[in-house]
Amino acid sequence: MQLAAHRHEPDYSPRQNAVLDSALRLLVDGGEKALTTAGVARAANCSKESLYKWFGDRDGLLSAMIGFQASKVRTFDDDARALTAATLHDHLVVFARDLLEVLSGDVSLALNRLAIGQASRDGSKLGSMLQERGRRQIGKRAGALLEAGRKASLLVFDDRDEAYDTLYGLVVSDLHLRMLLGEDSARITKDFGRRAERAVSAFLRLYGREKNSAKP
Amino acid sequence: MQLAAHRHEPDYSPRQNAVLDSALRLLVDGGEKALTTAGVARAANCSKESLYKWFGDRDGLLSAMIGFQASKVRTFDDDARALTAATLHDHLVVFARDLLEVLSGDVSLALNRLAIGQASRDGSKLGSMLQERGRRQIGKRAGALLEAGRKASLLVFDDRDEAYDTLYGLVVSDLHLRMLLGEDSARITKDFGRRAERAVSAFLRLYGREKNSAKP
DNA sequence: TGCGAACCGTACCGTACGGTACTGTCAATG
DNA sequence: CATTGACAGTACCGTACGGTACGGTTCGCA
Repeated sequence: MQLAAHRHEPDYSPRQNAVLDSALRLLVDGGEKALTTAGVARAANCSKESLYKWFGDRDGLLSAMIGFQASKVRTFDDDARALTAATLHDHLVVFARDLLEVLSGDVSLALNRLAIGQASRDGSKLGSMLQERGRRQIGKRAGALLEAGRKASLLVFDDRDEAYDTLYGLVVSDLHLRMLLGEDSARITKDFGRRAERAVSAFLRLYGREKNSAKP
Repeated sequence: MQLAAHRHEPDYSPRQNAVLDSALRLLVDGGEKALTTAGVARAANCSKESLYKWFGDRDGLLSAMIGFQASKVRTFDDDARALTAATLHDHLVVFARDLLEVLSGDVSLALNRLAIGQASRDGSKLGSMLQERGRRQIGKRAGALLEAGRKASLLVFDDRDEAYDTLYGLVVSDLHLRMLLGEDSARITKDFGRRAERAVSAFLRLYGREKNSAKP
């Protein structure tokens, strides 16, 4: 019995985590089509029977994979004390870069494709899982940052979610979708740094308390 | 031999268009899993043999479906002559609303899910097709509008694509992805009008030639 | 009237996948 | 040593799907 009491999501044994890791790798470089139960068993050197004992059925395996991956990408809280205009700007840029890095990651893209593929069927809480574990988590980090900025009288907004939505749109735009559609990642040029700067600059022009309207 | 000479995409007979229509309907309310060749044949009252004769194989059918749908959503050019600050604002809002409407459409969502699902496999030009036929087309409309705004000294920007990217992000943010993931559309509340207003207001504050910085 | 093309409906084939059952092996426990 | 449980490996089953083949029907046309 572990310390984390309020966790109703089941945690898995090291062996099972290794299996989930193999499954993720298989998904990443083979797509959903390659993610067969036999394939996972072969890649992980385990038996199909064990897979079904541990995860119930294929959907259970998929859920476990999402949960496992989410548990690895725990968003760290960058403490935002002693916030000045400059440090707020820097924190926001770091956040934007992190966001872009996460969204463009192999595993993230593969899991999003998987969840979207399952979204049409009934039930299939994969989408909401990804939503909850992914955007919600990273959104909390951004929310805290924005709130700190408001507390320090560096940002002005009424609705925090609205402000975050704007920030997200400025940073990501349709880049995520284009990557999900398989656009040649060479064209995404990966200059996330410049993109993050641009987005944060625009965001501060919208929500910043004047005077930080730097020319592009 | 039709008049449109420079079109290398094959057009299909009325009968075949009807079949594609049935296939789209089947896809919309059943997901990719329901889109089997037998299912399409049954829904369209045609034989599988005809399907294969007309479209080659399953992938050919999918491509044809995307092309067919794209041909129906031809983006109209709203003429942007005599542009004032007010009319530019209105044109932009209309554009934003149209964009949200298109992206949230049943068929659009289903096709995007389909293309994303296929994006992992090799080749599978579905993603780029959707990209080319969808965003590129509607992007041309926006680009023309932005260019007109600049010509009329109502907008200020160097890179038109960059400005469009900003506008797109402000309007859509991650709404598209959330819908693709199957988020309960009740939560999307569908107040596209308000969202469009907000986004355009922010966009004009960023790229407008001052004086139109209306308070929220 | 006869002929051929297009096409529907259906049967058929090979294969691949999800899920189950069985056998053998290893390790811990007493 | 005997027992028990966890697990790998594999064979197996039912089903569903992509793709093909074939008989029967309609329609245009000479």
